[in-house]
Amino acid sequence: MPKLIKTETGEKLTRQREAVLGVIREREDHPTANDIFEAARRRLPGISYATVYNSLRFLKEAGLVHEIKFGDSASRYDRETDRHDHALCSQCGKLVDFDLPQAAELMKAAARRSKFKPESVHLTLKGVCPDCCK
Amino acid sequence: MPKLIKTETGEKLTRQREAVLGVIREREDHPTANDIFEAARRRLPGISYATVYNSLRFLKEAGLVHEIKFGDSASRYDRETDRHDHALCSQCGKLVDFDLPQAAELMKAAARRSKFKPESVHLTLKGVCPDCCK
DNA sequence: ATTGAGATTTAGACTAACTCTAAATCGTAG
DNA sequence: CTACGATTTAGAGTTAGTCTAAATCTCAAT
Repeated sequence: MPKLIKTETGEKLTRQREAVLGVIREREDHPTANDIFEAARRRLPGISYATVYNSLRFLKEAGLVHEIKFGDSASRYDRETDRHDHALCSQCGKLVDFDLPQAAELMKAAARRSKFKPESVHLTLKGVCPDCCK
Repeated sequence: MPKLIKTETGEKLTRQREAVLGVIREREDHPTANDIFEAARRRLPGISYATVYNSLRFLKEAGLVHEIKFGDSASRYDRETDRHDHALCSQCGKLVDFDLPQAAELMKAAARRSKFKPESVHLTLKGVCPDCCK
């Protein structure tokens, strides 16, 4: 019996990678690499900063986590790997996932306009979140 | 007659700011701050890096240029300041503007799903540009 | 059980893209 | 012409992430 669990495609899920994945999976929000580093260090005290980045790249490539990059500041990581969109609160910075069911049509419409062969679409809504609305 | 032209809202368009704006307006593409710095230096040899950044912030706040930030690397600047969307080529990195006429409805749909009070929507299409399709 | 090749992890140096700071300079109101 | 606030400048600092090379780990073959 191998010590390391493997992903479906046979890659090694080392202790460090498991810790990083665990951190992302147990959080509802969208932590930055640094948030993940700090949380991972609680599980695996010796883990290094570089390893968190290596693991994030690995997990991303394995399709186990999703990276979200808005212009401002650091990348955020998302346990939700299916296609989805994001709403960003202009007051508090909260980032919320949602899905627009018409995404497939949208992609076609965008492809027609831009003349690109479409691969994916992503929609960002900026606005005020329910909490900040009060 | 004042030496410095002013914007509609009365702020000063200094020589440096004019040079930066000129660079952005004469280009069809979406230059990075560094591209702009290099081109601006050809017009105004002494201009500093910091001033290009200051000017970009100023012009952005004055609504004269638009900043586009994709996750990867540097911000790009756009002379088109009306609402619009972007298509990004996954092969060559080319960035193209287009506009989806249904944007207003889209924003409402996204607001319903996310429960946010909407302010703006932006759509990103990833795909292959016409040139790279061949 | 040992060994060795390759994968992985580590610390810390390095980089890119900005941002900040404090001093110098500029432009305009008086 | 002068003074004051706004702007510009050079260069130091910051942030987020990447790179490097040495150490360590894992697995498979002895």
